[in-house]
Amino acid sequence: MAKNTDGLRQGRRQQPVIDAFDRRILAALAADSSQSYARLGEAVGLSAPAVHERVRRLRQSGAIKGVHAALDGAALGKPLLAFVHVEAAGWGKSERLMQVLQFPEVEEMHSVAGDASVLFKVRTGSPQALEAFLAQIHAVPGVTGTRSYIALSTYLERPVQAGVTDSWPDMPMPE
Amino acid sequence: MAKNTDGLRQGRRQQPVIDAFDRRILAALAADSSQSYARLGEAVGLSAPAVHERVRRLRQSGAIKGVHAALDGAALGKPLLAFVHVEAAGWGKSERLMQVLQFPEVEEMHSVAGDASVLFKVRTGSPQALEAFLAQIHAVPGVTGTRSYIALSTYLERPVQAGVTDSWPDMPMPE
DNA sequence: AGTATTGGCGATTATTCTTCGGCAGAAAGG
DNA sequence: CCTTTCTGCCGAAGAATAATCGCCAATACT
Repeated sequence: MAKNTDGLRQGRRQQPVIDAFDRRILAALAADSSQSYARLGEAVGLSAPAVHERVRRLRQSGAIKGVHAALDGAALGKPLLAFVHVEAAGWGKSERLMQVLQFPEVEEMHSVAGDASVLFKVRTGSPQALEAFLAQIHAVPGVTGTRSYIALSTYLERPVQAGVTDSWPDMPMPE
Repeated sequence: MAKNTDGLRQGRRQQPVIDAFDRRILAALAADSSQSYARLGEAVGLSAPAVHERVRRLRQSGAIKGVHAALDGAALGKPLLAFVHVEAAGWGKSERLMQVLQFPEVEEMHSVAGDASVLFKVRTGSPQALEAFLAQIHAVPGVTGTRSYIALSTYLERPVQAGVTDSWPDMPMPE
């Protein structure tokens, strides 16, 4: 019989499929990643080794990027959360702008489509620290301005969820 | 001797202090929460049981809110990340608006100071799904408009960091 | 000084992770 | 249609880790 001589995988599962079991495992891990495989298996209807194998695969495929502790910003002395929109002349992403990613106050940076070039999520200990961050931004060549949104209350803040809404409710369009 | 009869703690550590050891532990756990206590202890300079005890305390005090798996949005079929600003007449936080938190696409919701009332972070599978979400928002009474920022590239996205910058570099203020 | 309390360490036990062999079900191939 | 091949799950065993305990040093309070 012809053995697999061309080095390719046995012709299956090129792009790993995420099935219903995987979805449930991912949802459970996103909610709480500190539970045992036995408990996970019980929750999704599989044995512990089966869950272990699936998690290993999900991890390798990149669906699970890591597992992190969720810290409380206020408890750590960083009670001030802000979203900073940066307007830049020319193209926003500069080497110089990437420097600010080294500050632990910066949690997110995206380039966006809209009336801003780059968007930062920043958590600082004080308005002064936010001001210092903004000074850093304004010191970047090409930056023409910033617009900041200070979070007053956070009603939800959670990691990427595994679920997908496939049937959005028909909203009652108010005339 | 007078025994503690008034039900209060022995007059110490009312508000738990986070020392340098805790900081390092938290930083390590925020980066990767799947490492063993032995490794953590080695990294921060403590024994495994000491780290275990500190983590237990940090967890109880609320500094550690939980541990979650970081999932890849694109791998899960949600490649579209958007920040949605909502403008509302009157006060933004309504019971009706809280309903949308049930959608797994919604990852964050804050009320903010700035030229918007509420800010959402939403991750959807398609522009259509984002449109459906916006329709939900617009269906909320009092909402006068939304402004959406579509993420083109994400350069950084990480959980709350333990570190705090205490000496911001003096920026070269360009003339 | 004396006393009480806290927090760290080493050692032990309990739990969990991880791997292994075997088996059943589903695709390819004759 | 039957065989072959492969995948994925399970139960069980071994390895690693988590969790607990008693003891000791350092600190704070009387």
